[in-house]
Amino acid sequence: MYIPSHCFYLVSIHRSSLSLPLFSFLSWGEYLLDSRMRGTKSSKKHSLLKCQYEKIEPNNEKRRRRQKRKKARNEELDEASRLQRRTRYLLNQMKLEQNLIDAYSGEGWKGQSRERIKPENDFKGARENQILKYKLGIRDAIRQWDSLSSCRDVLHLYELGSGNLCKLREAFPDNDIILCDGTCNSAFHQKCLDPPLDTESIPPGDQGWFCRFCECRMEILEAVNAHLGTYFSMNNSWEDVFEEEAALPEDANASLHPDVEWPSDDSGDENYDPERKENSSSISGEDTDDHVWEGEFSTDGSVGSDESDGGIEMFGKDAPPCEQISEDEDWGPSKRKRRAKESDAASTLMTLFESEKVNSDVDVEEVEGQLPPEAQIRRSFFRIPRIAVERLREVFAENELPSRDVKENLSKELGLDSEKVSKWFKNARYLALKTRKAEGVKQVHTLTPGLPKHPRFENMMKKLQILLYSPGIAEHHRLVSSVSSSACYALLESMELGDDVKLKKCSKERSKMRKRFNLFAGFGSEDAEAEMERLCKVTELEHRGDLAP
DNA sequence: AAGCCCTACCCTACAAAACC
DNA sequence: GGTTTTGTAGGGTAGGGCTT
Repeated sequence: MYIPSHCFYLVSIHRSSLSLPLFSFLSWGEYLLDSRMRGTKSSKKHSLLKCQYEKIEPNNEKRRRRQKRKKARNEELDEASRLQRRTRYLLNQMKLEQNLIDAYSGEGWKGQSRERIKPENDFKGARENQILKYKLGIRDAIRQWDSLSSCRDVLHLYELGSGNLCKLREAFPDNDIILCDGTCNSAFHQKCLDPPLDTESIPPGDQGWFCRFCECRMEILEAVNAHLGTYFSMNNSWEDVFEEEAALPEDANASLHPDVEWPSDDSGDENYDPERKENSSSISGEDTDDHVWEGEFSTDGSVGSDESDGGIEMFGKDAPPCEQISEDEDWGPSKRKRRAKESDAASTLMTLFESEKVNSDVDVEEVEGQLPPEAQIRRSFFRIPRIAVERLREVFAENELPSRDVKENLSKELGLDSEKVSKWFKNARYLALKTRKAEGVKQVHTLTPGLPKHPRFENMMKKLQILLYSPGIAEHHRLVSSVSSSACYALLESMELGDDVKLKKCSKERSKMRKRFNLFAGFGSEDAEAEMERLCKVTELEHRGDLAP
């Protein structure tokens, strides 16, 4: 029996529409309980319990593995490089905080709905507090540098006056001692350096050569000076760095973020990859099974790190107290929510800034002052412009699951964030699916008349009916109607074995089929369609006889 | 094999728009 | 003006594909 392969395509691409909802695998009661638990306060408790009983083990396992890898990676880096990276990271973070403050305090956010995103003092205070924290972090990095540089054997060097003469001096004829012009008061054998220092690379008169440590320290200070307009020099000890900030009263540092988070490996900064040990001076806890403490801010201004895996995700510790509602809400998911809202505020600022020009006719400045503080921190709302939505719909009608390139092009074309475009498609797919399901059920009883009354056949037609309401296949309507009954049986057999929604697979199949068909026929899509129709009709005629009693 | 990325599917929150 | 609907977004779980 011949069944045209395109028939499989016709059904398989919309297999998704026929699937049972996920909860069909749960009992109804479980599902109800589960869905009711979600999104409520009690649901958070529920998730907490759930995690305790179900999730903790695998998560910890994962976390441990991740930590292992990171640790292994970190061990390859020397202390100086790590301190340098940490400082770079801290500077970057400071820049971000400063940008946020600048963005919020700018005059640009006074358009439509803008009163909602006007920063309250708490926000600014929190950001400034973060900056203070980073400054202290830099101070601590330099402190660590100082303490490390006093640890001579780390670098396999020949220290003047120490009596620890390196044996390599005899081993290599061209192995002079070179003095570092930095503050470490150290001397090195050329061959002891890594990489070994060639004689040609030594500056004339041995002046201006710095060991790796001093070079790093210099770079750190230069970066800080360049960024903050400070004048720290190599002669400054760590106590001189951000002396004023460190001298602030304890409560000034602790008032807003008593347990403020420390940037972690997962913080998104590739330059930063902190090593737990480097904070040993301020470490408050050490490698336990589940988490590695990098230390915290200590009262003397030393800085440590947060939970290893959780920098950002560390529960309930990154938000100022004013945001911390309850212990429950600080745990896990809600934490994530809050963080996301924070970042969302920032991204929305950009969007609103762009729409500012358009919406500048509304003056709400006078209203701002009258609004209660809680109203001012309400989530800002962005609407995709109507024209953009129309364009998105057009693309959606052609392809529900556009490729990344298509989405990026769209985002450029429409001036929208690519995430917004993705989100729009995500929602559109979900809504379309819901609509299709609803409509499919409605249409079940008004199907094509004159078809055999066979339970299996009726089932198939129900499914086909759903297919007909799927966007993007309207052009296949007539093809579907002409598919032979027996072919449909076969199609549905294959379909029922399938998964719920595999649009991705389906679209792949679709493109494969298109290619195959075009290759086979060697003509355009219209011709291909006509050929498909012809084949369907032929098959239908062939198999009508099969079904007849 | 594990990790990462992306997606589906679902629920929910919230603000704007539409409706009564 | 109050209520309902719509649109955008956050977030959770699960699974597949690809890379390392």
